Amino acid sequence: MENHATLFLGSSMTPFPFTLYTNIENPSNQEIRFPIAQVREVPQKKKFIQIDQNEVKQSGKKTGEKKNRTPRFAFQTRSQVDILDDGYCWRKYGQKVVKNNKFPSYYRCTYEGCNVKKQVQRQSKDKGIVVTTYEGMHTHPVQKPGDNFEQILNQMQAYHPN
DNA sequence: CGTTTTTGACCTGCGC
DNA sequence: GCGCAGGTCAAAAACG
Repeated sequence: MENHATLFLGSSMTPFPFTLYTNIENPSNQEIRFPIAQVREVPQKKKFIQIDQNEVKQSGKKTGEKKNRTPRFAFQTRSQVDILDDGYCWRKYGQKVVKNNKFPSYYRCTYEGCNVKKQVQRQSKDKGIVVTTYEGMHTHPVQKPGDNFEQILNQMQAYHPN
């Protein structure tokens, strides 16, 4: 597992092997707004997908400007549980039914001041594929031991300070 | 009793 | 300008 963080960090600097889009099942409809910048496959069975929203539309009209710049990290896990337990406590705050996709669940970190959001999407095409999208970064220690996932998140912060 | 999960409604943004 | 979709927030209910 430690290799995951190392691989991810190392691969982040190197040119990505290939490019993919999150909405694989949507060829000619509502396309995703943020393309995946880098995709890295781990020898294990997990895929680390880094998303960079450099394709944001120029709206220039919004109450807040957070949506314009929020680090996102998508995890595509195969043959795993829907909810990836990274050691943090997540509270579900919403679930919306989407036509193209299935039922995206929205989670938020329960830690005060830590407004990290997590979005879990289930691929209807591949039931074993779960796409977890992290938004924001944790600024507090994990609440559950026995997981070095913190390391990965930490690396992410280091890579994406803002 | 407290916390978390669930469902619904409302609001914002984008597209047509 | 209107409509559609997505996202977020809020309130209530269920479970621990």
